[in-house]
Amino acid sequence: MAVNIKRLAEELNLSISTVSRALKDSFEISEATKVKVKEMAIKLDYQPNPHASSLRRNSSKMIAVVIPEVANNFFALAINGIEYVAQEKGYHVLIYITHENKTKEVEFINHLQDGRVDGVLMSLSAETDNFDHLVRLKERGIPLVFFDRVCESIGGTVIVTDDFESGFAATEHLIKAGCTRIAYLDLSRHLSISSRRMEGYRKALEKHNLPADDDLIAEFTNDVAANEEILENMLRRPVRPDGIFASAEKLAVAGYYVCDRLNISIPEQIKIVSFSNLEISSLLHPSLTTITQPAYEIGKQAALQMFRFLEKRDRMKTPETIVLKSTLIPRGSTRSALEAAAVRKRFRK
Amino acid sequence: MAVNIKRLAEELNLSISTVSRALKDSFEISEATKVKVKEMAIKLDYQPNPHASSLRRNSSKMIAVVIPEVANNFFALAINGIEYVAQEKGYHVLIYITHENKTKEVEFINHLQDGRVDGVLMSLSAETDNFDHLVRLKERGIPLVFFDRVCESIGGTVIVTDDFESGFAATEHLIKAGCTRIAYLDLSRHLSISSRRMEGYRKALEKHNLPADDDLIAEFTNDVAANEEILENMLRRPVRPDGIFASAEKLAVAGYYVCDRLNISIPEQIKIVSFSNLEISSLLHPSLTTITQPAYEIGKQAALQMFRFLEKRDRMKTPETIVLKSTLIPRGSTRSALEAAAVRKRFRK
DNA sequence: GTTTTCTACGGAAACGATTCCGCAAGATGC
DNA sequence: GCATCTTGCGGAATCGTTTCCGTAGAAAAC
Repeated sequence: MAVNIKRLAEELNLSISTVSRALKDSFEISEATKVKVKEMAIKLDYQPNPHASSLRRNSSKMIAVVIPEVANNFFALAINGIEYVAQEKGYHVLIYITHENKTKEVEFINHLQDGRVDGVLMSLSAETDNFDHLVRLKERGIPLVFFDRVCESIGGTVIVTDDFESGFAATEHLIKAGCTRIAYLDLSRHLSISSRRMEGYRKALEKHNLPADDDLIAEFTNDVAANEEILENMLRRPVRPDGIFASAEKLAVAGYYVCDRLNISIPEQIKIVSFSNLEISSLLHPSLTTITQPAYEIGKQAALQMFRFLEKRDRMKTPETIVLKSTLIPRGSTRSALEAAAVRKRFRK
Repeated sequence: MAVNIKRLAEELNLSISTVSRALKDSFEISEATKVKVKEMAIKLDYQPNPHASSLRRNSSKMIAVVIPEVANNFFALAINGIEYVAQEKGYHVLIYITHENKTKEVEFINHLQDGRVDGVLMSLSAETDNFDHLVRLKERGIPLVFFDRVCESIGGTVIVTDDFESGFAATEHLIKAGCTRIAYLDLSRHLSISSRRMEGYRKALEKHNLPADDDLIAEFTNDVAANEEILENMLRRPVRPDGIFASAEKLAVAGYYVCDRLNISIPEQIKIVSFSNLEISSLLHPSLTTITQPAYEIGKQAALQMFRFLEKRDRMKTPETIVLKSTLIPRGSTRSALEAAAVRKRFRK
């Protein structure tokens, strides 16, 4: 039905091979012929069949993005960055959402071994605790670039942020605001970024001679209700934390809700800082102090690294680690009594 | 390199056609052979080449999702719904982000005519003011399902929400809260959903005998700074609006920021209601009254309709219009003085 | 004037799966 | 006992491109 290269060739009294080469500006074809072929291609609205082309060339001009969730500003922005680069390069983006589920992740990765895509960009699911599926993928020679939630044991190119430093900065920020019992809300002990952030947290406590209490470290899941319950139990303790460092936005949100229910006021009774890419953190009540990752840039860099492999056939010889910087943005949720007074004073004027 | 069907056939001393049929449970093949073939397929980790298969069958098991943006809870949730259904059906999802740009939209749609995907799910860009590209796509016989930002002139299957009713309800909600000069913040006059919402807005004004002032209707773009400027000009007028009905979340957010800058207090001096899928609307200061669309369900229904076409070869014979209901969730940003007093009273207890 | 070298193109074999035909046996019908 | 049907499978064409060869004719080399 659709016009193909054969039809073009017949129309022009040329061979199929000549038409194919003319369309790709091969040096073997005369200018005159190229012009004729291209004009006819436009006239007949010829569009090459991507499946035939992929089959023959053994490359699909498609990349896969495997992420834990999409209704999350961090990943949405990362997708934007990836999509931007992919568009520039004429590539198409397939999206796979694991919903933090390891089984799904394994299924996706296994399926992606069939040559459907030229490369895979991914961020690990929180449940993923072993990496056999990813090893298999790499063995098949499919380029793999991790971003944010990376797999360190596999090696290869990864794009991360300075999680240790951010964890340290967040914790120190709380300490300087007067907190002494700081809870660390973790998303998954399997994720290396969580470990890094926690190391920063521990280091900051140590530096300021604060005890590291394991009861103040809690691991959360994907279940919102369960998360709030864990948090509620923590905040109902006789001696509750006076600071919260949340390694994921949704944990901070849970914190807000639970504090509201328990009538614990932020930042007077408890201060909160969280990793987050929420644009409107400043409109929350109180505004949320965040560590904001350069999500768009992370996606962009991940895609750029991928195309470095794809274009140069540079088979992962130089597994790079790119570290981008996050920024701590102090807001109302970590305001100290002193600062709060200053703010009130300003308002009064 | 990868094991193909030929290799399987050789290994089993069978013909290629037999192996192919055995793998697809063809009735022509004996049970014994099927078992042998499948065992060998697993043993050799055979995975059919998707490009060869797509080429031959002339179908790709892929669908495209074309949306204006992804860093937006509505679209992110819709993608979730689409992806859920696609996974169930064994389909893959390609994503294309127009960034509200008509040129990009046209490019995408034109490219998608090459048979890369079996169907297209889309939500129009705000800039799109003519639909030739979409007509061409349909003429090629590629199923097209619109969701939310639909194209009414083309016909075909669409998934929408009850925008007129929602617009009416939102406006009436403001009126009942005491507003008399209600501004309508529009995203694009090209979008039919905007028109519907505005019709509801007008109807509500009419019902309550309020004048329809064109100066209170403003159209916004994708440019955040420009949007805030337009809004700021509107709120600096001698007689400024006392209510805002925002047809998109980002316009409400702009409203919050501008009110903050101009020291206009919400909801005392101005009340705001907005279309939004922001989960944490209730944590804003003040919490935001929203019209929330069933985004996930919209995506799901859109995908289900698509598969109805794809599976039954039901060539769009029955272009359905599915209307889902949005819900108005009253919160702080539209609290009347009366209610506010009641809330204060509750707090005092 | 003969040989070599380009230039510009055509023929045909891939790529890997699907499917239209065709055809041996063995089963069945009469 | 012969014709017919069924079962189970193989051969080869096909989808549309890309690309490896090959080659006619003109230009250049000697």
